[in-house]
Amino acid sequence: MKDQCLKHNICPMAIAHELISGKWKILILWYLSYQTLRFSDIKRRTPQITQKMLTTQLRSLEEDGLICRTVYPVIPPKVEYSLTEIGHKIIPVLEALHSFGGNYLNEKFKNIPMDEEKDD
Amino acid sequence: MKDQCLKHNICPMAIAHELISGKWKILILWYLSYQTLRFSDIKRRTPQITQKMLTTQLRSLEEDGLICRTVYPVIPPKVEYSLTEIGHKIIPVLEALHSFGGNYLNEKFKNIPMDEEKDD
DNA sequence: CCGTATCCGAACAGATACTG
DNA sequence: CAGTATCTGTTCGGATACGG
Repeated sequence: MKDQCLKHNICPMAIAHELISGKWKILILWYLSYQTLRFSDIKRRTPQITQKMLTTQLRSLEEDGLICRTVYPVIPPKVEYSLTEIGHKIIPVLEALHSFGGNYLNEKFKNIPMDEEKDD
Repeated sequence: MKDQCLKHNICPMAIAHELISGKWKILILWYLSYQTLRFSDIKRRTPQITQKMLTTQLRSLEEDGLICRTVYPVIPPKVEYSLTEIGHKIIPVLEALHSFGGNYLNEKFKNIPMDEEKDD
């Protein structure tokens, strides 16, 4: 059903936008571009996210075929997330975004002295 | 005030995501990467958007310093939008997104015959 | 032509409690 | 550890009417 929608959405930009437009998706994909991570790993790297939101975003990314979910039947439970083959193809987007974000921060704040150096 | 927020947001990815996460921002930036456009031009290229949404998105992009709004004091009114210098720096992101979107569509639908060839 | 104002429903997202 | 369920507040976005 979702595929039907996508099939009829002719614009690559619209598709791409849909795929990354979740509140935390870009960040999650960015983490996973470096390494496979467990649920709790991702949670730890994303202080603001709630458990519910993380689950939602991961499920959506999985449904879109960007990430892969591996469940190990052990106690306590262990679930790992990694990029799929298609998921890897989004890395250039993430790199461009990261670079742009850095650029933007520099431009915006090059005249503003930082009054706090100690933000971890 | 918004700058204060951005200033304390240490992650380039989070910033970048914020900047492009409006429902139509990526599409608008994509159009403007090719040429300066009038309000009605953008509206025409984006069938689904409402006037209100277009205004909202343009205002937000302007506030973030990505686009420039030029008002010509003529009757009838004429307003043009173009990328700013910082705005131009987002073009690699748009290109990566477009490329990824195309890739994604190919992967997803390579086995599905298209039943309609005549979509403009 | 290029907006603004208002109303309203839908989707999103936080908090909390519970489970295998 | 890795979730689910429920309840609730907030934000988003569509429709419509009006204005310079």
